[in-house]
Amino acid sequence: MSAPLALYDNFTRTLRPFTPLVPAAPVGLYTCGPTVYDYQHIGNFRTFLFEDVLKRVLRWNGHEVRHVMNITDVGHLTSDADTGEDKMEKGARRTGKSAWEIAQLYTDDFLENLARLNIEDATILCKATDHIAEQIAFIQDIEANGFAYVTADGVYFDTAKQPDYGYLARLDIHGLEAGKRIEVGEKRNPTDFALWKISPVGEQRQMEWDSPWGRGFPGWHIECSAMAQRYLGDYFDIHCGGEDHIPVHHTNEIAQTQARVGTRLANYWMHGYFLLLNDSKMAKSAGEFLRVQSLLERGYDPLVYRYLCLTAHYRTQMSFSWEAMDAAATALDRMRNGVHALPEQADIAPDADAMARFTAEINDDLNLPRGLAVAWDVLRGGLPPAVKRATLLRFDDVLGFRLATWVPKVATIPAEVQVLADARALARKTKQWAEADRLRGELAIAGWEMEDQPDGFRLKPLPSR
RNA sequence: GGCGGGGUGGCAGAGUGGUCAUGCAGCGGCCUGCAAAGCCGUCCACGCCGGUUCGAUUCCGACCCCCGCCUCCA
Repeated sequence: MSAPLALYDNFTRTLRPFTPLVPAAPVGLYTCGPTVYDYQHIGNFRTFLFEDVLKRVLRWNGHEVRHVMNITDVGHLTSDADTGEDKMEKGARRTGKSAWEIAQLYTDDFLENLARLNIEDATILCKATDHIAEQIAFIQDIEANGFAYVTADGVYFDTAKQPDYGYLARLDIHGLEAGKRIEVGEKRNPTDFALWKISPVGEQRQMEWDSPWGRGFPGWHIECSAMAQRYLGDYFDIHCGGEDHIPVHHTNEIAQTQARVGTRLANYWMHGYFLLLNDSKMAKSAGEFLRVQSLLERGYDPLVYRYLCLTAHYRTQMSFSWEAMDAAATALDRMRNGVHALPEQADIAPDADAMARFTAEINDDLNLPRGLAVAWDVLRGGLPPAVKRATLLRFDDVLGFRLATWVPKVATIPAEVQVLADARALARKTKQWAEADRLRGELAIAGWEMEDQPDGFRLKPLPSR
């Protein structure tokens, strides 16, 4: 009908009309999942929310999506750098659990929070530890093609063999501050990276496997190349991740796949940008570590955070603040109440013009801020109420606010509050305004607010914040 | 130091060469016994200096400031 879908591809740094590589097949989508050595913070979830919206927009445009997400559940277990700290082992020590149990714990927590944010499950969720054989095979191919070399502690990727290395990030290899990731004499080039790490002699890791190069564990980047290839093939439609993945992780994924089969792995490379807290990124190491749980503890519905994220474009960094959360909470509440108040009517179609406008916005590289603006326009505009409802529920396929099933919270009303409310209703009926106002004050002290309505009243708890 | 991204009204955050972003907050009105909720209306803006242009927040150049990456990182 209208505006075709266009997506910004970071590989070419251009906005490109989206066409699936194989027209009849589902769109292949790979998104980098969490490393399960710790809880995910809400900055992490901003990226997962972006990817969820991408999926929904693809489907809005009639594409099926085959979505693969990895769980990085193998980390190295002994510190190999002076400043290195093994989070997995630390977590294990703290809780008295094994690395495997830690991985399970944080994976479960991650999945629970995806559900809370109404982020749809991936078609395939795959763990790195379940695909060691694929990773070894992948490394063997890289080695056979002459892009790898072996050192005392592992197998490394030789980035000098690839003239295009770093293209995704537009890396200026010579300008990089060399030496930071290297242990002297081990790597040939600063940008070289480990494909396989050999366990140090005499050390027993909780997670290690046999390989042609010795007992050890896979490098940080090979799992994504290997699993993406396994489930989506050598060249698929879209690969996503956080912006931080551009210079290293995705750059190396591309290098690996390039070395193995000559493709750049994905046709589109898309990245979610950071959530900022106090003008700097939310990091696991520094500053406030806010989890979805933290939002719940403050009394927010997690979908408020979803709403907040949709008010900013995925490709710009967004400032987080409680003030912004409050604004989003109020807005979402009004939208939900508004939709809830609209009459439901069977077989009524969404408004065609509104649909076209909404489509035009979200198809313009997922411009959800503008899409939301269209939703507000529909809600507050002049369309027939039942049409508004049908239209907004359709929009919700992308927005994901669960508008169709939302109902106002029915608070349990304490008996004494009910008594006060009834007394005030009576006072109003008999026009004893002073008494009515006094009782309203009493209710407020008890933490309740009375909304007078034409046919009665409604009690609702005052916000506690 | 190298590379990259930004500076928009009280807050968050879109976007555009000349006409509205949107949401929250504020203000005014309607409604209400008075409120609340809802609805309607509305003020406040584009870092700084030049240039191009009939006209620039939007294009070009310089400057100032901020952020990210180069180290695990969404």
